[in-house]
Amino acid sequence: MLSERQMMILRAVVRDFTNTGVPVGSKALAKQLPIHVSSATIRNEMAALEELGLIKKTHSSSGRIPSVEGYRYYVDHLVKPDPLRPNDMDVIQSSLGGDFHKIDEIISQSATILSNLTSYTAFTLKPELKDSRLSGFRLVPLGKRQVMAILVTDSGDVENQTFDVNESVTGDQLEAVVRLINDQLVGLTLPEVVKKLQADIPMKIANYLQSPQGFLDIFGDVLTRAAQERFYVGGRLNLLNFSQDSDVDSLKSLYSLIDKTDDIANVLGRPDDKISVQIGNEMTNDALRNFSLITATYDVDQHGRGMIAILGPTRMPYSRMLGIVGAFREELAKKLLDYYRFYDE
Amino acid sequence: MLSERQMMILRAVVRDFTNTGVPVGSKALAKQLPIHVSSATIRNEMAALEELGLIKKTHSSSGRIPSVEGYRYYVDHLVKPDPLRPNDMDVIQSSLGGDFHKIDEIISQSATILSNLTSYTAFTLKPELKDSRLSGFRLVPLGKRQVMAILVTDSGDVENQTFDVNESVTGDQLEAVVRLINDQLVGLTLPEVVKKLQADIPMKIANYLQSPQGFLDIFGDVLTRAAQERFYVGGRLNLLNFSQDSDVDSLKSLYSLIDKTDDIANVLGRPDDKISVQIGNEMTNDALRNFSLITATYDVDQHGRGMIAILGPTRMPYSRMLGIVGAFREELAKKLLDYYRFYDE
DNA sequence: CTTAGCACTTGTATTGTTTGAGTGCTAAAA
DNA sequence: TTTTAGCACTCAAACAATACAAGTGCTAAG
Repeated sequence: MLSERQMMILRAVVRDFTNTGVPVGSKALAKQLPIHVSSATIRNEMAALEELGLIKKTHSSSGRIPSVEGYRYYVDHLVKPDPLRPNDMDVIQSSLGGDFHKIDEIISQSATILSNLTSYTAFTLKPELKDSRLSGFRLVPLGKRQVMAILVTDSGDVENQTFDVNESVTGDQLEAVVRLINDQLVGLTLPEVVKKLQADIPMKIANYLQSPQGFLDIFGDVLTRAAQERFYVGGRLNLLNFSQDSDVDSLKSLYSLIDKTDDIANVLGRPDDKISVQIGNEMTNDALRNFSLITATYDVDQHGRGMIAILGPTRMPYSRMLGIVGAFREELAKKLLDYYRFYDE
Repeated sequence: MLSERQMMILRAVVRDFTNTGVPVGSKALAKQLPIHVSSATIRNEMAALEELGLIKKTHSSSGRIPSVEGYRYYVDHLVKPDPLRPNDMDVIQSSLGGDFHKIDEIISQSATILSNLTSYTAFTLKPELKDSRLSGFRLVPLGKRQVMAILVTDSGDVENQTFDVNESVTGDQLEAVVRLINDQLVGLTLPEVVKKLQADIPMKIANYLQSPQGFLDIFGDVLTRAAQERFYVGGRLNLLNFSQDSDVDSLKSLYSLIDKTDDIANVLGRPDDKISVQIGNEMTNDALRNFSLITATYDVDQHGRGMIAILGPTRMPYSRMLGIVGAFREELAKKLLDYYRFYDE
């Protein structure tokens, strides 16, 4: 259990270090803190905090920086989200103010806004109700040999892909396939569809198509894409700012990570009511060792909940970032409610 | 006019420097060159080459490196494309060997292959005949309020986008709009369509839709996307390897450049029969000062011609790269001919 | 419990030294 | 006229020595 004074010191160490990036020493703290004690006293307290593993030295005679545990204690007990800067609120309002014609535009735009506000990398995920089910499938002929496959889920997700078919394939055949899919698969959850697709469907399709493999490839393709949660990423390039010692390799693995939807989903974790912070190696992924991730859900009533997240250096100014994330989740929820209200009514 | 010996020296300087990245001195050359002369003689020749602006020193007593003019002379007169390594050909054949269901897959895959072979960044552009014309437009209702807009051009490009419409919009209204678009705009080139879209179309649409702006936005959107040439990029991350002194800012502007289709189109230039090389500041764009770009067209008979390109550091091994690009353009053309043959017949 | 004082540690910056690769120039050899 | 050996000179890179500033832990007194 920390004393009031220790908390004050820990808070100051974290705040100073996240702002300046320089280890903070006892003298500077003594000058800055509201209580009037000498640097020697601070030193004693700092020794105690170090004993507890909350702060550490970069070398034997340096100032202290927070350890991962120190950051953890700070975000759990000491930090208080900053109120949003007026200017930031303006940015949000105006960027989100325009007219949108689809949910995804709003969500993708949100990633950009969030990355601009924070100058970090941002992720957004659109609101989701539950395991979605296949609600419709079409094949739309577009020309001599081009066909577009469209897959719709009951949560309103749409995936599509054009592909080429041999001219010997007739419209009737395509119709038959569409009917088959819709008869057999509509209403099932996507994982169930995938399973059936590996079981009896191929044989049935073979009744209508000479070489069903091409079609199965395409259908499987749109299907897996529809089954994946789709994250939007904003401010990718901001990661470059923190590539300390410009370690190209770790930067590369970081970028590969970001582009793998599955991995991101994994890192971000499951929705959860609070705003949550993951610090440095609390995340299992090695590429994220020097990063922290702030995730939050937002709630759109009967339309489900989505997530937003920002990824920045472990030494990010948490109070400000928590303020931004907190405010943004609310603005986004409001905007989406408006949107649904307009198109639903 | 260079003497035989001077050419030999210039060639060796370029080859050595592109391989090692270290300025090359007279002694090393004397040892390495097939002719038997002393380093002093080499020095004299090098002084002459420097006088001509083909090579230069990094500091007053350093070895020489090629200048942009030196590279230029080298690629114009001295270089001879390396034959492909057997292994490289295997990679091409196997990566391109699978079954594809659309042109774009082949082209996008090509960018990846090319970047793997070179470990640089690669661009590919699909074959194109001429200014394409609008050949069809549809609105496909997908659910209560979702509609997909699909635009097809006579060159086989398809662009689509889903959007939400207010429930008060009826299927009849949508049909009317589709008919209007198809009546008025099909057959025009895309730029012409854009022009008409700013002129009389909005008024006509207002006859059918209460608030046409939403629809016009969407249509304009798919239209501009269709009008843009679409480049595929492979090996983006490879750029990180050459960020000398890890200049974050120039790296950022480089990445922004790469993601702006228009700018890339500009840099790559117009198709042209030869394989062409642009070196360092020969490209006007400042972000490319330390890079070279090799572009080549490939020809698919009556289906038009496309482009491939690789972007790497100015000190790239040109002979090897020219070999790869040359071989790849041919393999790609072959593959595409096969593809068309299969789906056309 | 707090504080002043002091010896000690370490990173950073500066300066000087050495080494090695390379150059230009000159004068002799071919 | 061209080539070559020899030599003085330049510069980057690596290394060592030094001083400095910021910070620490510890002790003894308040």
